[in-house]
Amino acid sequence: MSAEGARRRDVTVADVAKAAQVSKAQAARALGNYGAVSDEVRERVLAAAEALSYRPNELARSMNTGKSHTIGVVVGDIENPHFGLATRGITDTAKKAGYNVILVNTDEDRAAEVDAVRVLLDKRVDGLIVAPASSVDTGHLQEVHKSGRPLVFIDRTAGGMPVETMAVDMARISREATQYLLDAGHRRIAFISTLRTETPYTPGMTLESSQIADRIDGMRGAFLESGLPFPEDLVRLNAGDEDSIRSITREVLRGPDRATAVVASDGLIALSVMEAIQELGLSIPADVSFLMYDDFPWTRLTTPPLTVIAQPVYNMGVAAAKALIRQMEGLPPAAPAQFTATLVRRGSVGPCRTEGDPDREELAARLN
Amino acid sequence: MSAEGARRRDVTVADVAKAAQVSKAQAARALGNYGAVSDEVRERVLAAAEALSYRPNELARSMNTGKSHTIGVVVGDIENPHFGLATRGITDTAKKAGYNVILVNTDEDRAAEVDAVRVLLDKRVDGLIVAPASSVDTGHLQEVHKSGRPLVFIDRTAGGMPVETMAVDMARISREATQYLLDAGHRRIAFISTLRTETPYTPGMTLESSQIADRIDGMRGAFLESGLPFPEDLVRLNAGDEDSIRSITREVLRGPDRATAVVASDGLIALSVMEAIQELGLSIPADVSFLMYDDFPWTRLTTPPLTVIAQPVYNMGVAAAKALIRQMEGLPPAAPAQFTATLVRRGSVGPCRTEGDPDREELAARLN
DNA sequence: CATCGATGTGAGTCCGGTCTCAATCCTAGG
DNA sequence: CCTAGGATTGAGACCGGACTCACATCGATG
Repeated sequence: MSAEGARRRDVTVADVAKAAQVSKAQAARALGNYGAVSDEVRERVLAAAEALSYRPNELARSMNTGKSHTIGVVVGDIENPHFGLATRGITDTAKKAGYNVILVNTDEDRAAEVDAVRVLLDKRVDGLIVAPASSVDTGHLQEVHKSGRPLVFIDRTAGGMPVETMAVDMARISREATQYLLDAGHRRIAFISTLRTETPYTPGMTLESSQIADRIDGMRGAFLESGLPFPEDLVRLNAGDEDSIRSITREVLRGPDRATAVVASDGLIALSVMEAIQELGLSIPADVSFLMYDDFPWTRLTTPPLTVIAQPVYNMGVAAAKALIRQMEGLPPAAPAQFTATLVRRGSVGPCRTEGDPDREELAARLN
Repeated sequence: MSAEGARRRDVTVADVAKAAQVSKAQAARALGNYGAVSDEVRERVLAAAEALSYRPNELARSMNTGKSHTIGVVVGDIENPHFGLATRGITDTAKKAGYNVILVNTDEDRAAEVDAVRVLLDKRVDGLIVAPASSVDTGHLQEVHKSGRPLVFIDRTAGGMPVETMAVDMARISREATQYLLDAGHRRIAFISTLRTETPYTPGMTLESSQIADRIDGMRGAFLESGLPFPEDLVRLNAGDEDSIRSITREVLRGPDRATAVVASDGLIALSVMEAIQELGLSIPADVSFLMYDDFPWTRLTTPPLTVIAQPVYNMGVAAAKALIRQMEGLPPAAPAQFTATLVRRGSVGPCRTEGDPDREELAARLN
C-alpha cells in the first residue's frame, strides 16, 4: 500500500500538511500544539501524521528554538563506580525533566576535557555538568561560564570559579578520618592517590585537584591539631596503573619507619593496594590499617569489611542535574546543598601495632 | 572593546563573512574547508573567525548533512559495572571515530526503552546500540531496523532479528560452569536472577531475556548430559531488590533438600546473596559453593576469592561501536566476532558437602 | 590575439521545523 | 443590514550552515 520505501526520506510537516490538505503552517500548529487551529483541521492533521507515522525532527526544532533539551556531562571515568553512580543520578533526574544526556569521558586528561567541552558546546547542549580534571587550568570552563551557558561542577571545584558545585567537604571528612586513625595510635599514615603530578609531593605544592588537596589539608590539619608532625613522605601521588600502585604500596610498607595505616584515594586504587598488602603477607588490620574513599557494596564483603568514607554520590548527581535545570530554566539557584561524607567504621582499621604495647587491648576495645 | 555582551547571540558564518569582507558563501567554504578559496580570502576568514571566536553550530550542520555524528546507547543500568565497562568500550571507540554518545538508561523497563529509542531517533542519531530489555517484545526495534537506521545489539539478542549482536555464547559457558559444579558433586544448584516474570519459573516458559534463557538452557543441558534431573525448583527469578534476594537465598538454602551451590546472575545480586549466606552463618565454600557472572576486580578480594564467569564486556562494547560505525559508513559488516566467556576458578566453589562422604578430600584436591 | 579550462566568488536555495504577518471568515453588537 | 473584533489560515521569513549555479578572472594554449 505505502511507497516502495527504497529511497527513504523522513516524513516532514510538509508531507503531513499535503496529506491533510492544509497549509504547512496549519499542520505545524496542529502538530506543535500552538496557535489557533480548528478542531476539524487538527483532527485531520493528527490523523495524517499518524498514518504517515510522522516524527518531528528534533534537530530542526532545536535550531530555531535554541533549546536542544540535551545536557552534556563530562567526567573522568565512567568505569569508576563513583562516577557511574553520579551519572545515574544525573540521567535519572534529567530524564524526568525531559532532558537527555550526552556523556563524555576524559580519562582525567585536561586536553580531552577541553575538547569535550568544545564539542558539547558546538552541539549546543543547553547546559553542562563537569567534574573538572584540573582546578588550576580552567580557561575553557571560565569561557563557558562567561558565555552564560548553564554550568555546574560535580565532585570538585575549579579555581574558585563562582559556579554551583556539588561536592562533599573533603577537608572536614579527611580530618575526621585522620583523627580516627590517630586515635587508634597511628602516626605513620600513608595516602595514595592517582593524581598525576610533575614532581613527587612536597608540602606547599599546588595540586591540580581540589579534592586531593583538601584531603591532604585535612590530614595535615588533624596531625597539627594533635601536635604531631605530618608524615609528608607518605603522601604518594601518581599511583596510575596497577603496577605503580603495587610498588608504591610496597615502598610505603617497608622499612623500620613504615606506614602503619594506608588511606586509598578511591575504590580502584584500593583494590591494588589491598592486593599488594596481601602479597606482602600482611594482614588487615592486625599489621596495617586500611581506609578508602567511597563506599561500594563489595567493601562489606571483604575480610575484614572495609572502613570507608562514604560519599552521597548519587544524590550529588541528582542535585547537580537539578541545579543545572534550574539554571537552564532561568530560575534562581536553590540554597546551596551541603553534602557530608561519613566515616563508616567497619573492620579494616585497628589499633596501631606497637610491639609490646600494653594499651593495645584497651585501644581495640575503645575503637570497637 | 567588544560588544557589551548583554544579549549574546552566537557568532555565525555571516558574522565572520562580514568581518572578513567576503560573501557568506566564501566564508563558509574557507571555514568548512571545501570548494575553492584563494589563500588570501582563507586567511582573512580564518583570522576573522579566530577574532570573533567563531564556532560552527553543529545542529545546523547536521540539519543539512543529515549526519549528527552522534550515536545513541540504550542500556539497562549504567550503575551496574557490567554496563559501565561496556559503555566505556563504546564511548572510547566512538570518540576515536569522531562520534559522540547519548546515553539512556531504561532500568530494564520496556516502556522506557521504547521511549528512549523514539527520543534518540527524533534527535536523529546516526545509529543505535541497544541492550534489549526484552527479546520478545521487539516492535520498536524492528521498526528501527526496517527504517534502515544502523543498529547493533549488545549483550543480548532480540527475537531472532537479523541484527549484528555482540554477546557471549551464554549457553556454552553456562553448561561448562554447571558441569564444573556437577563434577564437584553438586546436584542441587540454585540460579538466582533479577529477571522480572509474571509467574515463577516453570520449564518451558518463555523468558524475556535471551541471556537468562540461555543460561538456564545451559544448566539444563549439563544436567541432562550427565543423566541427572535438573532441579527446576531452584531456578529463582524476580530477585529484584536486596530484600527479595535475601529471602530467596534463605529459602533456597533451607530445608533438607537445600541447594549446595548458588549461581548469581550478576554482580549486584551476588552481593546480596553473599550477605544472606553470611547471615545464615554458612561459609563459602565449605557449606555452600558460590559462582557469579561477571568478573569484577573486587571478586579477588573476598574470602574466599570468588569463582566467576568472566565476560569480555569492554571488548564487546568496542566491537559494538566498531560494527555500528561500519554500518553508518556504509561498509559491509565485518566477520561476526565471537566472544567467549571464561570460567575463572578461584576459591568459592568446593566439593559438595555430603555428610560423611569419604571422597570429599579427594574431590577437593581434584578441584584444586 | 581569441579560446578554453581551472579557479574564485557571490547570490540564492535547501534542510525541517517555528513563528510573524496579513488576509479571510464568522459572529455578535449596533 | 453593516461592521468591529476574534478565530482561522496561508505565505513566507528565519535559524545557521552546506551546497548549486551562474558569472567573473586568469594564465596557458593554438
